[in-house]
Amino acid sequence: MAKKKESHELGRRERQIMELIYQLGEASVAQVREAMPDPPSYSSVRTMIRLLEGKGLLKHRREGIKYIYQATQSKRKVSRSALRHLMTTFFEGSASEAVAAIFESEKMDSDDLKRIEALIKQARKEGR
Amino acid sequence: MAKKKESHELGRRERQIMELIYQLGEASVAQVREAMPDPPSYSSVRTMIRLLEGKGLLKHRREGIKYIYQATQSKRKVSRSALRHLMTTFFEGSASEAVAAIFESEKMDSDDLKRIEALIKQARKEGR
DNA sequence: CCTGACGTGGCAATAAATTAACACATGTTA
DNA sequence: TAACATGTGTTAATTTATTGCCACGTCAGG
Repeated sequence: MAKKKESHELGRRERQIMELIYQLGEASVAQVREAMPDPPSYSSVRTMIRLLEGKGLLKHRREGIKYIYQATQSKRKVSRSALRHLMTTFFEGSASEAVAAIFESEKMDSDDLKRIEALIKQARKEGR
Repeated sequence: MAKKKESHELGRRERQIMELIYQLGEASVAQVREAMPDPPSYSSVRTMIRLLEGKGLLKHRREGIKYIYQATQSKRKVSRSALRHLMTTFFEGSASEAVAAIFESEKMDSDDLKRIEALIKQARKEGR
């Protein structure tokens, strides 16, 4: 059994690219580059992406002339892990504290509120 | 006016240290090192911390013989920013989607649920 | 006051991330 | 099909992050 060296071993750019690909769902090198705030050369972006593929974080399929990349780990799984990490870091692991923070800084419309109400109802049902 | 090179320009270790300090509130070099999963030498941790101080992200006060470090930016501010970034990356910017994700993977006790209910009530009041 | 434990500061070496140049492949179109 | 735009693969150079050594400062106890 070796060490678990995955998600947290990324550099600045690597992380940026991974986040963009999660955000976009899937993307070509050009799309990733366009989405970057301060893009380096096309060549650099490509190297970085292939490096990430080498680390097993991305995979690609061919589409016509180009490659379309997407993450190997599901957005669901990664987002849950990121959320928990954030809760640990800033909210002492408290979920409701995190939710309160979201309420504080984000606008919620009526549908949002209804949806969350439903979540509470369901949690109560499951909880007993 | 130069560029805005702040929060996102951190390396792996730098980020790790910043997160630990946010988590701990404040800490000495030794405390930070102890909290690290795979700590390098004391000396390395110190160099890193001093570097972060040089970047303006940390400040210290003296306590007896040692320095106690804390972040210069408030936990509140940074956590809100991190939350928003996470929502953008994984939840298409949707706050309720993020809340739903939290419900899905975190246990909520009765107090948590009550608290969130109160938040909803308040949001409704403010919203109209 | 002197010694040991614990700190800090500055500096140098190493490791890793980031950048980009060059050569070749593929598809498009006049 | 020749010329061009757009992609990829390989490799090397550069920059940045990370690590740790060594010298010196501070404080408590004998």
